[in-house]
Amino acid sequence: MTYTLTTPLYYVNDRAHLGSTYTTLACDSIARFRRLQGERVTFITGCDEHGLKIQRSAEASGLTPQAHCDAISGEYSDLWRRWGISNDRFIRTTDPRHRAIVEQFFARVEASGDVIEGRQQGWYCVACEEFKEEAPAAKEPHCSIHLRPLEWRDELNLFFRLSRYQEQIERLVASDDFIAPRSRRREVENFVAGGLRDFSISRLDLPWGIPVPGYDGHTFYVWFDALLGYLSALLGPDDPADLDLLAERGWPAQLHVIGKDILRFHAVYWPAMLLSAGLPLPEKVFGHGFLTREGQKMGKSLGNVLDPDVLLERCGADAVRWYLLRDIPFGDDGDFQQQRFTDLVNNDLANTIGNLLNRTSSMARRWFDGAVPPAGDAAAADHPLALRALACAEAVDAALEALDFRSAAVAILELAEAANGFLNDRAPWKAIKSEDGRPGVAADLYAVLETSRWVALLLAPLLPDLSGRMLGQLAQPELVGDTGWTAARHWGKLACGHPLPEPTPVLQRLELDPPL
RNA sequence: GGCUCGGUAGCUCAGCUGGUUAGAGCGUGGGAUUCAUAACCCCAAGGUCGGGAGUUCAAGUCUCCCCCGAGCCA
Repeated sequence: MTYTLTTPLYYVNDRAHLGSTYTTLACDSIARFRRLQGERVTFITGCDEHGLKIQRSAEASGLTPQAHCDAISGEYSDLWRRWGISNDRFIRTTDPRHRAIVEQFFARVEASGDVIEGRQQGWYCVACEEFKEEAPAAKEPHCSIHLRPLEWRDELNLFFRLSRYQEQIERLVASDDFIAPRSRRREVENFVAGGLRDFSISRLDLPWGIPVPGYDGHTFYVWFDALLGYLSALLGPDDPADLDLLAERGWPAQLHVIGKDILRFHAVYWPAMLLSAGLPLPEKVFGHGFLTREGQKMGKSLGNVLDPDVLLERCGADAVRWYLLRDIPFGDDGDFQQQRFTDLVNNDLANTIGNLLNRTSSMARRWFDGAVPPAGDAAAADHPLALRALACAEAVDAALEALDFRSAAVAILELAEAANGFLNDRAPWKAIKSEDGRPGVAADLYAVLETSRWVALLLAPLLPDLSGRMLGQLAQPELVGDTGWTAARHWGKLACGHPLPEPTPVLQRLELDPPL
């Protein structure tokens, strides 16, 4: 049993923006969490590379479509590498095996009697790659999303008989776990209740796409092709392109994480396509919110786009991950505010968590020969901090299970705060001044060092880099895959007498001057 | 126009099936401390819970109307 999760396959029309980075970071944390828990994970991301919009973008920059796709999808995979994203697969829909999968899938859908020919007339938005419901007589209609003129189309297309799946989709969409967060469910339910209409799955005379077998001049509609990327992505490097293999490779997916704008494709069209092809359905579709910046939509025209490259370069992955995952309820829209960003990173990460380790390690080294002090009764499982750590670990597990990054982050922060408070109460810097205070100081410092170790462990899914640096400062081994996490989560694992390296700040405070 | 989701301290948000003086974090002000990344710890001020009407012994929490924001469908 593997846990399969996906980001959307990003459309290579343009470079990656903060939104796609956000989705990908969130998925990365889920993937890491599952792996740490000992599950086998297949974390899929990739690029969607067909369609008229891409063909035109390529033309505009004087490239062949393939060259354009190679360039942009190269940028994506490079960006994810630099962010430390732990994806297992990176699928491109121009991959030859993907084409084979699409052909097989189509053959199944056709065999189910779900492909019919029909005439598609209407106003088309190239940016959405979608037909709009404008009246045929409309004069110069514009797409309300892209504010661009719509193009009139009148073509003979192939249609997928979505209408046959009305009842099954109604039931699916109403079920408790399928659409998340819950607040997004009603909208989809209403859409389905309005009656599902067949939708076209092919285009005529659009060279940049996968040809439809048996229908000269037809290529697959980008959405049809793109969604199938989740299937082809599961093929291992040496696997043949074979739909029948997918059950062993992790299909169905446990989770599709997407932006709320493409919820309908994933929660309605996609399941129907899968039903038609006789494949099992994904367990959950999570539509997260959008990010604004200082209260405004980000956009090229406003010139306020936050470039993930710049953000990574200037602030580092830990800071950005913490801010996005800790401050924005996953699912809701969020606003990126620079002041709040630096406040949270500096307070939570540098001051509360980083400084906790720094101050404790420094005391231990100074007074106990550069090593972890003897634990005394601090090794007992009922030490107040041990109880706190255990409760925190349970809270983190539950929160991440529920995709509630925020609660997980806050729980960890509270553990660090408890340890800081403990130090202030016990004031080892006073107690050390008398010789008979020494064993107590040793025990207290041990308890806090051990708590720091737990903080580092629990941080691993959210902030893998910071977690690793903290463990390094405690001279702990790196967390390895499956069982490492569970094994490390025992109070008292920190070995007494273990030498401690010289403490250096695990996270620099952010000083954003000039502003982003 | 129909529908969905929001509108709670300066900011970001918690407030379950209605029930003691509406909570947290950040920011602000004050205190304590010196082990530490001018870090940590403690305390305080700050809200007529978007507006109005209603139901109720009792409403941020239910009903209706209106206003504002985001979105879905026309």
